[in-house]
Amino acid sequence: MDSEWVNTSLGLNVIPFHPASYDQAPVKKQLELEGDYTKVFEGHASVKQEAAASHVLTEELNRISLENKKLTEMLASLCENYTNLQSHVKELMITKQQSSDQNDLATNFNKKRKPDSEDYSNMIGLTSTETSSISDEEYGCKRPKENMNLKISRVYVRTEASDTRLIVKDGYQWRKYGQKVTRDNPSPRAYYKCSFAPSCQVKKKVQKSAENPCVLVATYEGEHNHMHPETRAEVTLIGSISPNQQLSPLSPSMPKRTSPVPTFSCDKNNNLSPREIEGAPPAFQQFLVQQMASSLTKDPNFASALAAAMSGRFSDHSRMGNW
DNA sequence: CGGCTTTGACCGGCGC
DNA sequence: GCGCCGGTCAAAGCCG
Repeated sequence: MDSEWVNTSLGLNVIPFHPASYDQAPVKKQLELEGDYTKVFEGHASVKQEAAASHVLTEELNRISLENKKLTEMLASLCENYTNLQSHVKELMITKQQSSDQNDLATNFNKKRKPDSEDYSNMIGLTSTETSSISDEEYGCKRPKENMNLKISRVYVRTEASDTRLIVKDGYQWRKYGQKVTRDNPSPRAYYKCSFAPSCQVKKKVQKSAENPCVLVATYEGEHNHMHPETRAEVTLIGSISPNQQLSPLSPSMPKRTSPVPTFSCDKNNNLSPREIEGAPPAFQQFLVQQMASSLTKDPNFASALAAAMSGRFSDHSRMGNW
């Protein structure tokens, strides 16, 4: 990730230009009071009032600018750390690839078909879930032509050795379409498609590691072209409690899913249901996402909550020494 | 009744 | 061309 991609102007606590429902903004209240005051005492007092108001505004602006700057710096350092970490992981993987290639040459190990030859040496410090993105070249072996431009990533999940369920909970909704016992592994491999198929073509294979039955290996092919269901649920809920919108009723019969997602129907305010949004053209979906993002960033409550959450998370991470 | 899982059949790529 | 193998399909069954 490049820090330049990130628009750091979150507009946190920025004084709203649309006074619709921001009664809680102290500056605005003060200005309103002052406005009433100046109506009564016009004349010399108004100059003082204006000066005081502009002073308050300037102070507030300075404070916000400082806050924004701080957040920008934090974000920049976060991006830098991320980039460093990513390049370090890449280096490790390349080193490992080279050493395994040398081993292969030395032992003249001939494998007819081994596109999924697994290497768990990068599971250093694995706790619950460890992800590694692998490009097609790094993936090493031949892939079908149509999958050459697919992004392939792996997730290793620690599980009970006795647990025969091939389930990796990643928040997305998957539909199982096959299971197969492969030659090189006594444990069966489960095949999943994203439940938003055919609009989302992401596939997932889940199989226990042949070497370590305590580890589930989930191989993802492709990238989701929709929001993470949990994120989407949160956004939908946040949106639904805004004063301008009416709460849409939850569907009474929630379908069985690996991760529950509230389903909303189109109500009298013409709020779209997820199904309609999914069926909409990509450009319209993009527009909806932008609308949601802009309405959220304009909301001072959301902005301050986000700032608080971010600062809390940063302090948590710095305490844990993960940076 | 709709959606999900299971599982045997089928298909296509690859090596010989 | 044949056999092996991984991946996918689709009918049947299950479940809430």
